[in-house]
Amino acid sequence: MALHFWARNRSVLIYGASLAVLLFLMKWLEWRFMIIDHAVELYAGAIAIIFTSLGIWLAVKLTRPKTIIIEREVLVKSDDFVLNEPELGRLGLSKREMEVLQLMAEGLSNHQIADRLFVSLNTIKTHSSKVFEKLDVQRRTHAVDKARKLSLIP
Amino acid sequence: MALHFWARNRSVLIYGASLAVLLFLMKWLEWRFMIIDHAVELYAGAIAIIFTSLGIWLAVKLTRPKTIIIEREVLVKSDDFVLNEPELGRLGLSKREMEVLQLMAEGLSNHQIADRLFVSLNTIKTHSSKVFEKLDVQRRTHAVDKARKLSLIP
DNA sequence: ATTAAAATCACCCTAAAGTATGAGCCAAAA
DNA sequence: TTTTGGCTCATACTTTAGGGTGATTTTAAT
Repeated sequence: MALHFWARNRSVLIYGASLAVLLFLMKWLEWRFMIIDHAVELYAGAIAIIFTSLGIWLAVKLTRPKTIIIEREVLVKSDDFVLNEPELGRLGLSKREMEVLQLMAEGLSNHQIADRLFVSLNTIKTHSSKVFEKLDVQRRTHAVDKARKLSLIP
Repeated sequence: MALHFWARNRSVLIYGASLAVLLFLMKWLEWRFMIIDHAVELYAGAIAIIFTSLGIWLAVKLTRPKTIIIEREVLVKSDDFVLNEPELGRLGLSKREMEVLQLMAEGLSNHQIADRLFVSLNTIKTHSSKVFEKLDVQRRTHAVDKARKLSLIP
């Protein structure tokens, strides 16, 4: 219990002790003062130095280190294809959008995809636009490349 | 130049200025000392407080922020890629055409490829047309897919 | 030196892709 | 029941891609 208290408030306690020591020093210097008249500058200087150090020490001990967080992406290789589901969830690509993306990756035109999925060309355009939006790209080739790198498609 | 020096050593300069102010204060208190005899304790206490603060301030200003790098894993396809040279020879794709094909696979537009290779857009169009011809496709996405399947690109 | 392939660029035109916006339908969730 | 999200489709417009043709300049090989 006492040890715990010591551990938690060590910095403050040491600071207090230092203050006590200072008072002793002061009394001693008060006596010295009679002898060496201009010791007051030295006295003040010493106190300044000591307490500057103390302040620095306190700050270093008590302040949390300032941190700058830098996020860096690390590429991890995966041999055979496994869908990167967390990434898929993060991007929020729907089932249909994934279908379109896959057919895109096979080199089909929007028209061919429309025929394949029995929907209109406009529908495919809408889907692909959403895919580009979610993948943050503006071309199908870029979308395919990015999706591959994210293991969204084989 | 002078401004730069100020910016770089601001903390130290302010610290120096504070010391100068302290000396004035000291001289003033030296006079006060004659009147109020036991002001030395207050005097020392004030210096202690001021310089503790200064020390803390200095420490906060001068400590370098710690940088933490957080690494986020991103899955990427493994590249145990070996160029299918016989196929490349069979199709007769030139060096430049391969370059264009690779940049295409990275999702770049013709314009971007042109900029990258320091040639005109028309040149890239010519190259890509030849690539499509040789790969027997009519779209870049199809060309990329086919080239990948033939191990011409990673 | 001549030839052939490669690389460069231009112009014109069409096709395909992409953007923006709005809207209707339907099923699952709140 | 209302809301939400996904899927569908349309219209209008802009941008990019692709096809065809022709021409000049390097570069490499014969």
